[in-house]
Amino acid sequence: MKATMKDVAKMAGVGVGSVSRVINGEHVKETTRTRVEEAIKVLDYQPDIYARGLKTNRTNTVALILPSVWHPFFAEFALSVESCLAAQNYKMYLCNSNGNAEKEREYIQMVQQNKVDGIIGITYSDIDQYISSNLPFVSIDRYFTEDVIYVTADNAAGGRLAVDELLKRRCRHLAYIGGYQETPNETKNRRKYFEIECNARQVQYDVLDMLEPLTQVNRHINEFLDAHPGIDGIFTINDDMALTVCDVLQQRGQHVPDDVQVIGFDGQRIKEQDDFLVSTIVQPVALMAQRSVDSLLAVIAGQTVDNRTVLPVAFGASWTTQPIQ
Amino acid sequence: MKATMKDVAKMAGVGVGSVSRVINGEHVKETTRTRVEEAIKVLDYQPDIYARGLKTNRTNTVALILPSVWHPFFAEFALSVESCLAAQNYKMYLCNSNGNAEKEREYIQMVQQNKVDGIIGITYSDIDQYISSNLPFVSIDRYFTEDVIYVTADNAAGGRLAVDELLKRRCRHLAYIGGYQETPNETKNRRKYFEIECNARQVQYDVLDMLEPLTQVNRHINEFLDAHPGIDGIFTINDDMALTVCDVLQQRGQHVPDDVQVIGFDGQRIKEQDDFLVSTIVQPVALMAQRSVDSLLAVIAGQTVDNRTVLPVAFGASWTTQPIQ
DNA sequence: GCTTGTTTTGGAAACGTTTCCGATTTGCAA
DNA sequence: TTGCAAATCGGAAACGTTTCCAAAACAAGC
Repeated sequence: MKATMKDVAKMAGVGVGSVSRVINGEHVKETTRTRVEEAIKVLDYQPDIYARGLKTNRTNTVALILPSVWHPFFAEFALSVESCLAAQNYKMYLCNSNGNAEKEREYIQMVQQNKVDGIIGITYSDIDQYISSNLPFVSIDRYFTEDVIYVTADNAAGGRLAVDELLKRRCRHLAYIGGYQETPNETKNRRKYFEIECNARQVQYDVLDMLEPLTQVNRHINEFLDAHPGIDGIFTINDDMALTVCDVLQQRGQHVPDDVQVIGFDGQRIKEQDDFLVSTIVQPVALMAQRSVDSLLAVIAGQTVDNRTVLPVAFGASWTTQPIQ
Repeated sequence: MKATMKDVAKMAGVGVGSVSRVINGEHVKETTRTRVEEAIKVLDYQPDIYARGLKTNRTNTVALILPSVWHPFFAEFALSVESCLAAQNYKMYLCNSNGNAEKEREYIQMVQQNKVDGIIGITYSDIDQYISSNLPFVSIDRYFTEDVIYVTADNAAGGRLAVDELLKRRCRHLAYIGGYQETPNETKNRRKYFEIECNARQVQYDVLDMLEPLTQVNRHINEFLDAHPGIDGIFTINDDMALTVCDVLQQRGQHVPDDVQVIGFDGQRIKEQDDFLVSTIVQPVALMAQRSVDSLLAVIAGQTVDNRTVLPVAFGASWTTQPIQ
């Protein structure tokens, strides 16, 4: 039989109010505190979160809404966020919407009814009205309005960096290959600033941007490469796509990186013992998670927060076994 | 101002008991039901989960305890489990323990105090006493006792399959390369049945099994390969390790698969458009997730359940860009 | 010892449900 | 129409906290 606050109060010979005060770290007389703490230990008392939530409407719980199951960036981000939250004594509901607007709506409703204290969301569908739901909300990689806090990597710099690196490697004819969602989000800057930088540097480039969900990617890439035979430097929306592109190139008998340079985006799961082999623009996942959590908790605590956090990316290497040189 | 049950009752002109009955799908007179449903819609009433949890001690919430942040298998498993749970109207707390026994304990305590209805755990530390915590528990890849339900892939078959495949490819001198935790778990069968099968087939083999956490893996692998120069077929504990092994081989000037065959384990993130390149033993992640959830919910519902679920693995291919042939 | 002001405390009320029991309504046979 | 059993319902009590207010305890100055 689980001990309740009343039990503790009785055993310690105090009122339930005092027990509550001790638990919540409020000021009580030293002797009361020790008596109560003693009783708590003896009875192995643990506060009932549900009773507390009912009374206070605060739950120390945050919901993380993700669009998709398969992208390693999301998985790593999720686990990072969880760690940050746990460190602050928060729990995390994981909600993956499969990029489905309906499911996102359901989750937001579910999550309201469950009285989470806030939401962190990577949302690719159109839920503007919901995020104005009055719950503290931090958006990842997507700008909504000025009052919606968002955290993102510096995708623009990433795009420029990619061009810079490809030119350093003496590429003459660049390409961007990606997939996109209709919903606006920061990842579009990868392409946008790739283009801007190409124009600024006056280098020839072409773009293949496929609408998600992707189908027949290999065929599209092949056709694209057929149509633009001179391409010798490719920047892709993410590492997954970089891999796919490498595969296609290989099938076509072109060698990476002797014939063509490929740079991805994300920089997942770099392990120290690996030898880095495919180039990528590295997103600081852990840092993004940390900042998202910090911002959210600050808002929850009623503080005001920078509503825009842009974290630096870096040129690096990813986890495939395809050699750079 | 959120509508409460009393509001609904008043508006519908019924007692709160009837509202409760409608919400919980119990039988009420048709006219009452429609009146109540009408009021619920008008007031946009949503039950307060915390009040309900306080009263009933059921929360429709499950905790998933994972050991680690970096392993792609766990990430994919986590997201799969979430999907299965969501389909049954359950929420999921994600808890990642970083393989730290202390954190696992904390989570279990946290999770009890939060009245989850059950736990699914991939636990690599020694928490036997806690899992007997009286909460419904499903263990993944690890056997505790006869009464603890567990779900696992057929690691034994995987080990045999690997040998079989390597022999088919005319390897003469096999090796197993892996990392292990001291805690017992089913993944050890990968090595065990590899060895058994090797013995049965009377083929020469060697084993490199490193204690986790891994350090200087590359050096160890190199030394191992130096010590056993004839190895021409390698089975690894998982795909990560397979990649590492491939890297090392490449550095040593040995070509996969012309000189050496490598087979991993897990089969993560296979994408249809990929051309499969490194061999692996594929675990049915989604199925494991589904079965875990099914078992757990069955136990929660008070049904009896097979306490052992072993799911088939298959020979397949994984996601790297290293060509098989 | 009394007064006054400050800490500290006890415990009732409230949060929004579910559950249970007694009361009311309904349906139907006589 | 009446009577009775079955169906349905209303609403109080309870779940375990927090919060608030009045009361008690204490301290200090006279």
